[in-house]
Amino acid sequence: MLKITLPDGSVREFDSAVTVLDVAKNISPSLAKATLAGVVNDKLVDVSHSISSDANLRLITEKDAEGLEVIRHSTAHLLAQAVKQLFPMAQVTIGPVIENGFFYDFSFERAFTPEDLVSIEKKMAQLIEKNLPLERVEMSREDAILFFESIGEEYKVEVISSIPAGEIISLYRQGDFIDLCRGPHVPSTGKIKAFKLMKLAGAYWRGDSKNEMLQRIYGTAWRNKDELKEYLHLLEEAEKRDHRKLGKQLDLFHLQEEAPGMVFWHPKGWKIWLVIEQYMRGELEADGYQEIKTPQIVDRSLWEKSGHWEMYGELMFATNSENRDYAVKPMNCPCHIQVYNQGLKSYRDLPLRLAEFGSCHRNEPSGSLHGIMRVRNFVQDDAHIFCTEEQMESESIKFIDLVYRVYQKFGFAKIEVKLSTRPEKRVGEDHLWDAAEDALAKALECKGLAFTLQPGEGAFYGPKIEFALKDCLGREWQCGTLQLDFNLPNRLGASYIAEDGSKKVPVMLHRAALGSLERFIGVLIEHHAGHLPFWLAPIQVVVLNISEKQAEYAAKVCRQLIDLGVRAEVDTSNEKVGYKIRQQTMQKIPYLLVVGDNEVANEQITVRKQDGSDLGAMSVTEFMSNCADV
RNA sequence: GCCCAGGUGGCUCAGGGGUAGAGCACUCCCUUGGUAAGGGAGAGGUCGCCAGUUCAAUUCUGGUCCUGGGCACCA
Repeated sequence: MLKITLPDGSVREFDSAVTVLDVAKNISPSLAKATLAGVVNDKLVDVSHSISSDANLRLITEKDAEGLEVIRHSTAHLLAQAVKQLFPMAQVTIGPVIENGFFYDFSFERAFTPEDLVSIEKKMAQLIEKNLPLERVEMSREDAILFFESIGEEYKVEVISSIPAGEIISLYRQGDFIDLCRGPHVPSTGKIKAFKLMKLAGAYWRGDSKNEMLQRIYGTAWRNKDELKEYLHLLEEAEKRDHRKLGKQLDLFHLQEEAPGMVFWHPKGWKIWLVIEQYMRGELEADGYQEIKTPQIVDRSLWEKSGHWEMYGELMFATNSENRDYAVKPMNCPCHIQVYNQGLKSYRDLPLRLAEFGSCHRNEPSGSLHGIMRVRNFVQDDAHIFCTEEQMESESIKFIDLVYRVYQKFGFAKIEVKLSTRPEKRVGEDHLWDAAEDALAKALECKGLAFTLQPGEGAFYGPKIEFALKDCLGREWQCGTLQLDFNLPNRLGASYIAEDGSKKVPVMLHRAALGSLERFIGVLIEHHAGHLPFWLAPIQVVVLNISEKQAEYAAKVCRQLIDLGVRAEVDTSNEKVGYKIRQQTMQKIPYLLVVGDNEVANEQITVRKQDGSDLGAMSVTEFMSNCADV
């Protein structure tokens, strides 16, 4: 007698071993039809999986998150099958599930074209029509290797070799196509209802740039056509918020060939920048920072001492003059240590917090540039805190508080926190790394923040916490960072006299809340879809006259607002008010103030909000107290 | 840096071996109009750059730069 316990606690009994599908059939035929996989004692398995002893079973349909994952995974296999049928010489490699879909990497003598994608998609649809069953086959490692060698799938042979000994090697067959795979999969290709191939891309085998480049086909797959449609619509909407598009539309900045990866800020974009900088100065001052400014170009010897020359020499912009080699600074910390090093420091001087809106240049690989999110010249709201070992945890906590306070002000609620630990290539002794990693983890725990661990991803001089924000397309951008550094101060000769009279090396915290201002503004634009909150909007109000008669009054109101500290403009152009409203609305101005004969007579303005709502007529004073959340 | 796709008036884009086209924006004129496009006229382009093929190249070929999508990188 075999007992299967279902999630609702009910128990079904069977005489002998049963498959997941058998159990589903036993419950109801419609459920059997809908079942895509099962979870037996917490392990996700195929519907064909045989259960031979008492077990807990949860049936997985498309309604479950696992169900959708299985669908996506099987769609990746379907893609591979279609590719092999159309291009038998192509070799399959790996095809995992990713957010919203899947990809599959192929090795093929010629490049796939967008037209190929169309025919692959058609072939996939045909294979769905055939409703081919997916069948699991288990093999010994030797047999599996022999099998894939016999069909010329070299990459699969390599994959098998990297599977740990003792793990079961399973293959999945659908029609004439067999792929190495852990599974599970949908019972048959007909279960795939809605998919679309999205894009072609290059990708290195095993993610290593030393390896050959494969061709990756990205696809998306959903439970049904409606969900697919919804997803595609979402992508379209996201594209409209693209900071590059809005940057142009709102006349904020531009980039051009002569300065790849370096931003030309236009008046309106720069106004946003200045407002942010001004706001940050206030926050820094409140937290006891002192602002400094250090040189753009510094002798090579400093970068050699700091270790940057060796680590990043090729990525630095170099120049020379009168037989001396210089580098344009790629970061501010070595310079900040130079400021710290002026004059003898006592423990009484610590913590010393030196801030700089420092402009840095890094010769990033051309392929990594991306709008203003990833550039070659950027300015960070950078600061370095010099402190004692005892102070580093409280300083870390203080900074984490600053980060969250600042992000909230800008309207960000969702923040991904990551802790990166020591990398292979690093400087400094292990016991220092232990202490540094420990201090950061403790600070995060103290703030009750959940974080993901990124082993080996730290900077060469110390571990770091990263604060990342998501852009409209779901891409994550690291903004804030907090790095603990026991090494650079030592290398660059920083010290202080401790309470006991001994000379000690201070701990240095590298920290930036916004990170690159370029990137932060890019994320900000996308996050708000260009509708910046009133305090950040480069132009906060535009005064519109209805006809020429009120032009003078409109100018007077505008002047009045400017005197009150509002960023106001006046539009007295010879156009109908509807036209002007359309123009200014598209420029995403927070408030439009319309003045006609009535307003002139009553010394008022009629207020229209960005969202189109009409707040009615009021005086400038009323507007200032009700609307202008300056 | 690597793979793929692009680069045509200020912007968005069409076109295609025989001296380049639309809409919007721009300038001028008419219109003075109450909440998302009033009407008319005009001006504006070495078709990214450099070579090659050709009687002829913006169009075909090659190179190069830049942009975009990925990969790799990100102190």
